[in-house]
Amino acid sequence: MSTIYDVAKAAGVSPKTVSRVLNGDAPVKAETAMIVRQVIKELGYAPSSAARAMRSNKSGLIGLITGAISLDTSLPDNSGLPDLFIVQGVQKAMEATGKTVLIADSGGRQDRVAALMQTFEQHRVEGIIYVADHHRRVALPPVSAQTRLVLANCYDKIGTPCVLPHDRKGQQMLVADLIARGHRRIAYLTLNAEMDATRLRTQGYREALAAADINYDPALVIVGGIGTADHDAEVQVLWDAIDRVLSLEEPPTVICFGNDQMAMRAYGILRSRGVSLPQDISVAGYDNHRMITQTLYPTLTSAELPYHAMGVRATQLLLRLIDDAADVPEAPVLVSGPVHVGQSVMTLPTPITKLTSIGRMTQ
Amino acid sequence: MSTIYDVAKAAGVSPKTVSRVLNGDAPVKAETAMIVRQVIKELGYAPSSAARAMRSNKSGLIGLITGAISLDTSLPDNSGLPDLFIVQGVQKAMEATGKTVLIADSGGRQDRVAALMQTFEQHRVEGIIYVADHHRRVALPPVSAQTRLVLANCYDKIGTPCVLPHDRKGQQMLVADLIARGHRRIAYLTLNAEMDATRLRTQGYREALAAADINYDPALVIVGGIGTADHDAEVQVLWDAIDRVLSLEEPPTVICFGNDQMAMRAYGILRSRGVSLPQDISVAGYDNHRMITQTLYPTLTSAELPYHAMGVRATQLLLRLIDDAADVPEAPVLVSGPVHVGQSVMTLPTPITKLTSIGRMTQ
DNA sequence: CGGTGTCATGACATCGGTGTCATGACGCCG
DNA sequence: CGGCGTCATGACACCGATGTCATGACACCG
Repeated sequence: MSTIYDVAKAAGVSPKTVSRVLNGDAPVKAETAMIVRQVIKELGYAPSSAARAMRSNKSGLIGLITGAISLDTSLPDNSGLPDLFIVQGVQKAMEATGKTVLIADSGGRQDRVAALMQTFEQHRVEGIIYVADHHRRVALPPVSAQTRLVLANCYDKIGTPCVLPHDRKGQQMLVADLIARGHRRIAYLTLNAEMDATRLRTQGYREALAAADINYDPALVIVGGIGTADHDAEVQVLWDAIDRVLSLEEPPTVICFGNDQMAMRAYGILRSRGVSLPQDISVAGYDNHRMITQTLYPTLTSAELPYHAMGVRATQLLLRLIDDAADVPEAPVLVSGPVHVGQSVMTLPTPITKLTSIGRMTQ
Repeated sequence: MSTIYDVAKAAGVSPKTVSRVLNGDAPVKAETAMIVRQVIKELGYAPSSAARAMRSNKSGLIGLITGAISLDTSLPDNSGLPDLFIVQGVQKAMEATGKTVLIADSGGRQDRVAALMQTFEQHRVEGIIYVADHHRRVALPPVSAQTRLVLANCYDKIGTPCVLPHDRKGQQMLVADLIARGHRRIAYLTLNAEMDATRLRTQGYREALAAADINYDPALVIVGGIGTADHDAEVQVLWDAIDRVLSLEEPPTVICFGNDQMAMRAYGILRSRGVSLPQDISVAGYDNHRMITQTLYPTLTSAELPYHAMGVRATQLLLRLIDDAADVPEAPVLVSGPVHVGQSVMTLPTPITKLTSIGRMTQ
């Protein structure tokens, strides 16, 4: 690769003049500039970012750590994959800034994170975004004083700036939408009990019920055991849970699942039992994993886990921190997403109630 | 961030000695080395890769261009997503080399590729891997003489080294497996006619039939029109195609689909028609998109599109080229993947034939 | 005891840009 | 005409690592 000296020599000027043409930081005679630009094009010259970084002590690099990319593909459950959309959002938001994103992968092994950060420090990244595969708490090794750090889809106990999905609001809006469509017996088959998402979404579920004056019926909520790698076991757990709610004295008219994959399995299970979707029962998922929600037949109603937006927000937050290190938000940034309505939810005929029935009941 | 001079001063030695401790390229007294290492740890010093790159003219960076990361999430058809597994494979294979991967995203816009490559040249990447979202032909802007380029999941007409999925063999093995399970009327609903994959896989389909002395029946092969963004239209096309093959005088016992998403839609469609899977008809997909194949009920049989392996192979190829620029393979590297057998394919009772029936018929 | 080889270390130049300061050529004004 | 400001440009140092060469302290050998 040619250098600025090659260009200078070929153009018959000093390296500094070439530099001025490149950066436009001082006046250069139009004619000279033209010659220089011509030579640059001919030589295919591109300024070395290493040399620039060294001089300016600014690398123009942003580090991103994720476990998503090198997930073990041999595991059937790569539900963590969607967090790649966070990476997507980061790339998108970073695009305009002229900075370059260095992506490293933890491969899911927490112990590798320190080594990756070390690599980032070597490249003198201006900031690091750490992306988790699901909403959870993490504990990261400390970074050097002038490296900014933002957590996406996770948080820690030392108050590192972070961006989180608004799980409570998401589930609340989903359930509120179901209620608006006439459902009042709403079952909820959650994810694992230990997950932050489960706790928050259950809150949201109950809030939506409360707002519509519907009594909370514990029999309708079954806390899931999803998370084992064993496909058959998961199907069995789901099958049992579905069985339990369907055989209630007053069965639900709709079942909400902890994620779209559970809902997808439920399609097969419900149909095996001779239950038609959505005529006999409605179904809703969570995540709005488009590959599932849009491809299932009928299409699946789901609350969007706003991964892309979270990536964008995390980037904006990081850029602000790089600009002004003191500009730390005092609370997690919560990002909410819309509810995507599919054909899997039936709008029920309006029952006669005290309330005036308003709109929306076309189907 | 502290420099090698800070470390040297604090340890009471020359910068060069610190360098020697870091690189181990010359003997250093054990005692001195220990002090230096101690100081390095205390200061949290990490050598600047920019300075190293400048001195050695080797950046330790590899560029990767993909459109996968910033796919437009608003499109329901993000079937291109799996090519992220290629990125995964690249990361995995690169991990051991100590090189760092610079990931850039074309956002699907071909015109941005040149700008991304320019950025890579600035960072003096040692090589570039270009990843396409599906097996196809591409035309990339030229790179500078000492930058190596490898194409993954695509090829060009100027013979740039590339790694491609072995579509022909994949479909051939899938169909051969179906035949081994007693199927002889095998329908095939392909992807778009223009796709390389369609041509190659159709070849593989016919090879497998020929190898088993089964006559090729054109009525069983329907070339798909999948590719429109319109969900309803795609379902309609599929519905019609399924209708056509099922109403044949001698209907198929199994339908192969161009990808797992088509198969996933078919689950819904077939069940709406009252057809049970796999008792009434067997189904197979392509890609082995685990989120679909493992989550569908029953699990879907599918030929693996070996994205991860392609990423690994592309990396190996690139590393070889960096090591020895003359070491260019004369033909595309074809990577094949296994057939993953799910519950969606029924093993048929062995018909009485001239051939001795051999094993495998347990189910 | 002097020559030679090894060991441990340091001085200095260099990589490719860019900030700082200097320089020469003008034009303008009093 | 001399002084001054502006414009266009160049010389030089510097960023942080490391390759090259030099140096001093020993040990060993004849």
